[in-house]
Amino acid sequence: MAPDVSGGLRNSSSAVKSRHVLKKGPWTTSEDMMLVDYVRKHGEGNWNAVQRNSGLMRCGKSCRLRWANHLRPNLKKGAFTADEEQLIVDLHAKIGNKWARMAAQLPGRTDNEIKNYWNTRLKRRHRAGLPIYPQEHHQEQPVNSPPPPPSSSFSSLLASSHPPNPNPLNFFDTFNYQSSIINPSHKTQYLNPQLKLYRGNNGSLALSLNNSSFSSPVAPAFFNQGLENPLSLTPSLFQYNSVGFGINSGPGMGVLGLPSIQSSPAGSSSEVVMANSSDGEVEPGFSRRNNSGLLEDLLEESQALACAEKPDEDTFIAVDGNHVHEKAAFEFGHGNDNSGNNYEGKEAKAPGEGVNITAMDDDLLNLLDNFPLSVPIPDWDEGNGSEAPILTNGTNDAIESQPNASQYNPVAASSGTTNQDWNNFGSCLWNNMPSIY
DNA sequence: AATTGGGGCAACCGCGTGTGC
DNA sequence: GGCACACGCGGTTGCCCCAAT
Repeated sequence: MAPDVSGGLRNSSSAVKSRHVLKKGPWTTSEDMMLVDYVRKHGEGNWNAVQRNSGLMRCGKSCRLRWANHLRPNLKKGAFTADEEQLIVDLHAKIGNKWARMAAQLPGRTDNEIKNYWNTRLKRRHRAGLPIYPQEHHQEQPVNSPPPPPSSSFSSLLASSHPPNPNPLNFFDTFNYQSSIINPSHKTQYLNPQLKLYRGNNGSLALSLNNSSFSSPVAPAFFNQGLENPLSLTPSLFQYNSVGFGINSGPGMGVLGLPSIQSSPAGSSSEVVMANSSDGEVEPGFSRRNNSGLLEDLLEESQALACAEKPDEDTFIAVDGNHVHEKAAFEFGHGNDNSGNNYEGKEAKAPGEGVNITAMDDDLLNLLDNFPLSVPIPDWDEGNGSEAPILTNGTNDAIESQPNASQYNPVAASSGTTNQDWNNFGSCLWNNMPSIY
């Protein structure tokens, strides 16, 4: 490429079509200002109209790129932190070169940034003769091998998560659901809750959301958001650094409330274990598009599975708290929960023993199917990302501090999903999510 | 001081996908 | 179904800066 810094002008097909000559190369400050002004007035999307309506001599693609990578509010500049680097490595090990998906997990970071970082890192490690992934990663892959299939299916995710686990801890996967989740009754917005999946040694399952905003009184409202038959959530025997719940299938778990869960297999019962929030962190920043592709896929599969014929209802025992079924003794896990949380329970069985992915899949996914959520907010509507904004009838200071905040709303124009009325947070369910990456 | 090579970064290109007609 | 269009993603290229030689 030979960017023409001096304002070089070239023809392109669209330029010829519109009888305009489009500029290429580095953007100037005045061009940036024009683009920012345009987006303020008209919102994101319809990028090809930018050139027509703003006088910018740039193609729509170029405008979109410039906006997304440089002008969009709340972009995080500067070097990646150690945590971010670690996350990138982890994510790459899981999903390969899915830069946009990775960016969705890293608030304020762009896919381009991550891609550049990774390529540089790759070169460096290659030169140093180091493996792409640190030794602790189980899923190393050669430089030129095709990326692993995205963990798009919950089943495949599980299937790829069963190296021998000598540890009693059974945290086995994390879903960064990096969007805002709104508690409708409190009109409180939780940023980037990280959905973690645990498996107790006794076969129990647990999901947790590591967000300190989820205190015990709040969490039940969250989990019951949108459910016709609210779950009975009571404090758990277990302490997480987050709020979570488990599907109890083993004797080691406390027998708590026993409501029916929508879309659970007929005749099955579910026990939900609430855990208190004792710690945790609020991750700064959230984005309209900061959603986990894993979660989306997970949910998609959930719905698919919910529709699929179940050959043997009796095998869905992961939600049966009164009986321990061998098939519910899940034996997956590839790591520990760093938080030091633990499950009490029996010793882990040998990998592969008594495994029934399907049973867990369906039960968990059925449960996930009932997860509520709200419509995420464009990331530039957030403040500086340093703390979770509290939405109270849309009069959040952080939002109001953004000039013409409401004018930034039409982002959804590009996604086809109208940004829901800000005052109606909490009225939407999981499956109303906008596109997830 | 000049050259070279690597790192960081920005921008473009090709292609796939979704949507509307 | 075919087509045009808009959009977004991933790959690639090239410029700038800086340290090493």
